[in-house]
Amino acid sequence: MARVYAQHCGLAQALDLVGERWALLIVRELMAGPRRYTDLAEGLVSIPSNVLAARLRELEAAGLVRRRRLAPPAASTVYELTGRGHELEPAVAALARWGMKSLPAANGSRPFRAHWLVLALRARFDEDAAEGLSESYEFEVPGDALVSLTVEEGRAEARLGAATEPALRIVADAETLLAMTDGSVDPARALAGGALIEGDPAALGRLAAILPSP
Amino acid sequence: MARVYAQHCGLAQALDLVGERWALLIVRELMAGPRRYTDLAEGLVSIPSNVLAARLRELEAAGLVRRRRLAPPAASTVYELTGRGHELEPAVAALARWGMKSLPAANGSRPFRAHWLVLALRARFDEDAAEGLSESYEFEVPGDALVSLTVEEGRAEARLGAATEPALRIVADAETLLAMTDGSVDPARALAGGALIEGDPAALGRLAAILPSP
DNA sequence: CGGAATCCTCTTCGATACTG
DNA sequence: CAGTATCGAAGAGGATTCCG
Repeated sequence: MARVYAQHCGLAQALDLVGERWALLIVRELMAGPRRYTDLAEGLVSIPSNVLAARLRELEAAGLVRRRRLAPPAASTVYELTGRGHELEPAVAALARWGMKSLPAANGSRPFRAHWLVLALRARFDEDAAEGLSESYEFEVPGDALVSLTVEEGRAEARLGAATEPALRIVADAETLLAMTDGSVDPARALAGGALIEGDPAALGRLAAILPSP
Repeated sequence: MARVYAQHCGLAQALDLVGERWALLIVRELMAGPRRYTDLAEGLVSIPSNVLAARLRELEAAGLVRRRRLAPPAASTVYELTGRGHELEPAVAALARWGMKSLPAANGSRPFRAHWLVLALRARFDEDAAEGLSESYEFEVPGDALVSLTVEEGRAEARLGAATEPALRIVADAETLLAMTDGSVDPARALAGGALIEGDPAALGRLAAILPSP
C-alpha cells in the first residue's frame, strides 16, 4: 500500500481512504445517485480516464463504492455509494460550505454541472432556519437536470428528480442556478437575468431564509 | 497554477486549497495552536522536509496560515491558522469523525501524538448530549501534553493546556487516551490498564455521554 | 538546533490514443 | 460504453547539506 499516512488519527485515516486526488469529487458525483462510467467522466470534467478507472477500483476496494450491472434492457454498469460512502456526506457538505466562501462568482470560465446543485443545496441548507418548515422546491435546467429540495419538519433532502407538489419551481440555466445557491446571485437578480419562477411568491423568501449566504 | 480542479463547485474549490497531500494534516497540527517548523515535522511524523516547506508556502499564499516571528527571548518562527484557516474546523472534525469509524484499534503499530486528542475530542463531542452541561475535563500524558475539554452551556472547546477546576482529570499514556477518545477503550477498561482518574466519579459518566462512540 | 534548500529516485498524474 | 495502454511532466519520498 503506497502513500498512506497510517497514523492513529481519524483525519489521517479518512484521508488515507478518500484523500487522493479526485476521490472526493467522485463521491460528489455519486451523491446524486448511481452513475455510469461515462457519466462520471463527464461530471468530473477533466479527469483522465485511467485515473478514473484507478480511483473507482480503490474506492470499491475501500468499501465506499459498489459497482452494479443493470438488468438486460439497460445492459450497463453503474457505480453507486455504499452505506459507508453515504456517511461521507456531512464531511463533504462541510468542505463544500467552506469552499463556497472563496469561490469566485460564476463568470463562465469555470465549468459547472447542473447536478452539482444537489451538493450545493445540502451544503447551504440551514437546519436552524428551517425549524418546523415543511415544503418542497424544484429547480430545473431545461434539457439537463431536475433537482428537488424537500424539507420536512425542518429536515432537508436534496436529490435529482422532480418534487411532489413543490411550493416553488425555478427554471434557469445551470450557471444561474448554481450562482443562486452559492449565494452570489439573489433570486431577484436571477429573475431579472431570465430565470423563470412559478409558484407561491412567499415561498421565495422562505427558500432564501433556509439557504443563507455562506 | 498546477493541478487545480477549477470547477464552479464548493467542494472542488475547497480541495483546490487544502486537497493536496499533507495539507489538511498541517491544519490538524495547527488546530491545537501555533507551532514551529520542527514541531510540525514531528507531529506529522513522516513528512519530507521539502514537502512541509512547500505546503506551508502554499497555505500561507492561500491565506490559511500565517507565519509569525516571536519576540527576541524566544527568537523563533511559528506558524498559526488565520481566521479562514480556523473555519476549516467543522469540515476537519466531520472528516475525522468519519475516519474514526474505520480506524483500527490502537495497537502500537501506528504512530500517535498526544495533541491529536484535541481534534479527537472536538470530533467526538456530541452537542445534543451535552445540552445544558457546564463542566470541564483535563487529560494528561505525563511529560507530554495537557489537554482540556471545557463545556459551557453545552458548547465545547478542546485545547492544549490545563483546565480551570476540572470536574475530572485523567492521566494516562497517549495510546490509552487516544484509544479512549476513539471509543475503542471505555474508561473502566482504561482504569484497569493503568490510567489514573481523579475527581468526581459521576463526571466520568457524563464525559462518556458527551463523547459517544463514533 | 531550528529552518529550510538540494539532489535524486520513484510514483502518480495528465493527455491522448486505442480496444473489447 | 467501459475501460486499458502509452508516455512525458510533475510531485512525493528520502537522504543529505547548508545557513544563521
